[in-house]
Amino acid sequence: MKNNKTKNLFEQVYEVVRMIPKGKVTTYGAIVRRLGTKDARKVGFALHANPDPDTPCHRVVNKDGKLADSYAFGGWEKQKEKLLAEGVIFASEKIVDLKKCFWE
DNA sequence: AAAGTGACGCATT
DNA sequence: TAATGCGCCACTT
Repeated sequence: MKNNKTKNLFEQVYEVVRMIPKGKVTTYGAIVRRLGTKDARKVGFALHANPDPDTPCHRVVNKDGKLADSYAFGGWEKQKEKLLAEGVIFASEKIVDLKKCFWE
């Protein structure tokens, strides 16, 4: 069937991100390893494109647990606010405490 | 069709 | 310790 277009990293990323439970966060690196790819860039790009509101892109941070400067829905400050509302602990202004909230 | 771009990660300098 | 280069894959122009 023609519809079976190869599942791009984009879709794979969305699937993983949607699995993230509330109150937890994950990293680009974790997603990259999970997908078995080497392209961390596309992961970030996928979330930036974020056409799906069901995709909690705010639960994804870089390997340091640091929030990206550009958040699709208004900036890292908004992202931080959402995470705090879900119970995610912050180790610093832009850094998430992965020791307690890292989702693997 | 080809080149440029991008929310990154890791190795090396 | 920080800064730079390379890899990698899909999207945009």
